[in-house]
Amino acid sequence: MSSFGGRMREYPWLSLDRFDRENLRARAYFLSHCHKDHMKGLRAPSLKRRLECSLKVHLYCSPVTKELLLTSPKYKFWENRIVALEVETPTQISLLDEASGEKEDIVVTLLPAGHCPGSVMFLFQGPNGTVLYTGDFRLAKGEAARMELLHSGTRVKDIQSVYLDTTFCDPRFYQIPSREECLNGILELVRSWITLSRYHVVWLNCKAAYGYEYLFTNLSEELGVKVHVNKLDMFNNMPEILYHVTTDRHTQIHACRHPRDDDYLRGNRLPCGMTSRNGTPLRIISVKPSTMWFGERTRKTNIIVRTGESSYRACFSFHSSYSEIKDFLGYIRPVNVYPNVVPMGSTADEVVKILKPLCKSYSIKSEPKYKPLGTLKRSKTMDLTDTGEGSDDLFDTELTPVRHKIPKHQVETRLPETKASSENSDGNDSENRGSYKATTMPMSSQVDFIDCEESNVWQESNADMPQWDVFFKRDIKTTDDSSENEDHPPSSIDAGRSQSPNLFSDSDSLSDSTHISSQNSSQSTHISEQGSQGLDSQADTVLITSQQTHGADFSFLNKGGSRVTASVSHMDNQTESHRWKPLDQNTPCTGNTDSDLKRKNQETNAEAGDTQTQNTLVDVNNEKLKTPNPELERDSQSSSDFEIPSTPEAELPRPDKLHCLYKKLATRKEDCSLKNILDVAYSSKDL
DNA sequence: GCGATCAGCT
DNA sequence: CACAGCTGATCGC
Repeated sequence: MSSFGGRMREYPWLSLDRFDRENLRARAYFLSHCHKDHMKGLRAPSLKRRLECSLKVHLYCSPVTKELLLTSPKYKFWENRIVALEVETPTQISLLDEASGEKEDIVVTLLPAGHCPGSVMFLFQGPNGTVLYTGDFRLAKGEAARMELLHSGTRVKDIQSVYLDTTFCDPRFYQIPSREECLNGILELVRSWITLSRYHVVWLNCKAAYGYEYLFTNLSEELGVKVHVNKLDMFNNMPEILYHVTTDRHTQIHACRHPRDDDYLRGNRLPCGMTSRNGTPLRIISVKPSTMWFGERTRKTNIIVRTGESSYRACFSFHSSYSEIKDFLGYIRPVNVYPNVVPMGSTADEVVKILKPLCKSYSIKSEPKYKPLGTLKRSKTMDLTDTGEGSDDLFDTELTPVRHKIPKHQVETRLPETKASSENSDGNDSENRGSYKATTMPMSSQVDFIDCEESNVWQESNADMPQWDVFFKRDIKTTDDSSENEDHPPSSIDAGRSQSPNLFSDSDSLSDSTHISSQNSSQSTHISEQGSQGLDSQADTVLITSQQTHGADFSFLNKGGSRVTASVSHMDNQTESHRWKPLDQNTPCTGNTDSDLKRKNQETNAEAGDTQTQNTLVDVNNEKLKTPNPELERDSQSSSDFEIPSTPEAELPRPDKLHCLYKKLATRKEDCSLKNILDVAYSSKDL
C-alpha cells in the first residue's frame, strides 16, 4: 500500500495519488491508476469545494483511468476537470499559482506502468529538474531501456529523483515469476479442468481491484470461454476487455464476487449463485491469484500450488519484484530515490540502503574515474527543501544535459531496445553502464560516439549481419534468465531472508503431482478426471507444457501506445490499456479469426515473449515421453500458426519472409520476439 | 447522516 | 501470508 504523501520535493505544488491534507492546495493533480489507496481524498467534500472555487485546477491521468474513474458516480463531479493525457506523449502543462499569479510550464509524460488498466508513471520535466513518479508498476527486466521517452537521444535522461514503487523491494521477493509464466500456469490449470466436462467450472478468486483483466482476456481468448464478472460497464469503452467478460453466469470461468463467497463455495455454489446446469451439480475449483516469490531462480518454482481439495493458489503480481525494481532503478540511475512504499516487515531505511547504491551520486562517488566531464556540478546533491520554492538555480542543470554526447540533430527516434539493459541490476557498475551505452546506441550515432570502455560491445552490435550463433546460444526459455550471469544471486544476507523453496515443498507434499512449475521454463499440470480427490492418485504422470505465452496479451498493460491509430470515442490511443480497435474488425476468440486478434496482440506486444507451445507427457522425474492430450496438441498446433510476432510493416510472416524478420530483429536485438521466431523456425523446418 | 480511522478478514 | 479493498464498530462533526 502506498504511503506516498502526494508531493514531490522538486514540484511540491503538484499532488499525485493523494488528495487530502496539504494536497488540497495543489495547483494540479495527477492520478496514476484507479486503485483506492492511490485515491485518498479524491472524493472528499473538501476537495470538491476546492474545485468549485479554483476553476483552473485539473486532474491529469490516462484516458483509461479517466474512464474507469468516471464509471463511478462518486467521482462524477470530476468529469469536467479531468484531462486525459495520451500515454507516451510529452505534454506541456501551464501551472498557475492562484495566489501570486505566477505561471510555470512543466512537461509531463505518461509512461505505461504495467500495473493495471490505465496505470501510468509520470515523468515531469521542468525548471527544478526531471523527476519520475512511478505510481505502482510491474515492469520486466529491461523494460526501462525500451522506453524511448526515458531517453534523450541515445542516453537515459538525467533524472533528479525517482519516486519509486517499492512494494516488493525486499530480498525476500527476489524473483517473481513473469506475467507470462503465471498466466500460462493458470491457463493450463484452467484448461485442464474445464475440458473435463461442461460441468467443470473454475472460480478465480480475484480481489475487486483492476489488474486481473489481462488474465481474463487471455483465458477467454485461449479457451474460448468468457469470464463471468459482477460488473462490466466500466469496460464499455474498452472493447477488448468487454468482449472477454460477461454477466451471463452460464460460463465455465467465473471471477464474480460475493461478500460471503467462501460460504457459497462450501455449498458448491459460485458466488453468483450458480450451482448446477441441467440439474447436474457443478464441479468447482477455486484459483486464488496471489504473489509468490522466489529467493533463487534455479530452484523449481511452482506457479500453481494446491491448497485444498478444490482450491489452488496461483502466482500473480501487479508489482515488480526486488530484482525487477533494482533493474529499473539501476538503469535510470537518478540522483535521488524515494520509496513510495515501505514493504511489510521492512523499514524505510532498509529500502533506501538497497536503492541508494543504484543512484548516480553513489556510483560517482565510488567510481569517479568514469565520470564524464561536467557531471561534477550535476552529481552534487541538490538541496531541495520541502517547499521547493525559489530553487531556480537548478534550472541550468536541466539545460546542460552533459550526458548528451550526440548533437540533437543526430538524435535517433528509434526506441533503444537492448538485451544489455537487463544486465545492470547490480554488480560492477562501470561495466554495466558501458553495456547500456553501447547497446542502446543506434547505428547512425555510433560514428560520433567514442567511448573506449564500450568499444567491444559496440563492434558486436555494429555487425551488418545477425549474429546467429549468439542468438541460438542464448537461453531462449525465459526473458530474465538471460541476466543470470550479471545478476548476482541473493547475498548471504538475502538468502537468509529469502523465502525458502520449502514453502513449495510443503504445498507439494499435499499434491506432488499437481503443481504447475516454472522450473526450466515449463509448467506442469495434472488434473485427474475424478476431480480434486483423484489428484493424488496419478502421481506418476503430469502434463508439461513448455514455456509459452501463447497469445498472451499484455499490450494493454505495457505498450504500443504510440502505434495505435484506431480509436473508440474519447478513449483514443490509450494503448497501455488496449488496442483500441473496435471488435467488429477483429472477430476474435474462435476459429481462424482468432489468429487475427492474436497477431494484432503481438504487434504491440513484442516482449510478451510468445513461444510455441509444446505439450509433452512426462513422468514425475521430468523425463520427456511423448505427446499427450490431442486436444491440447490441437490447440498448440493451431496457435503456433500465428505465434509469429509481426512487425508493423509485416503481414503474417511466411517462411520466405522470415529471413527479413531475422535481420530486422537482429538489428533491434528484441529478445522475446526473436525467440518466438526461432521457435517457429525450428518447428517449421522451413529454414 | 457522513467521514475518518481502525480492526478483522478475505 | 504478502497485490487491494470490503465490512463493521467507534468517534467526531
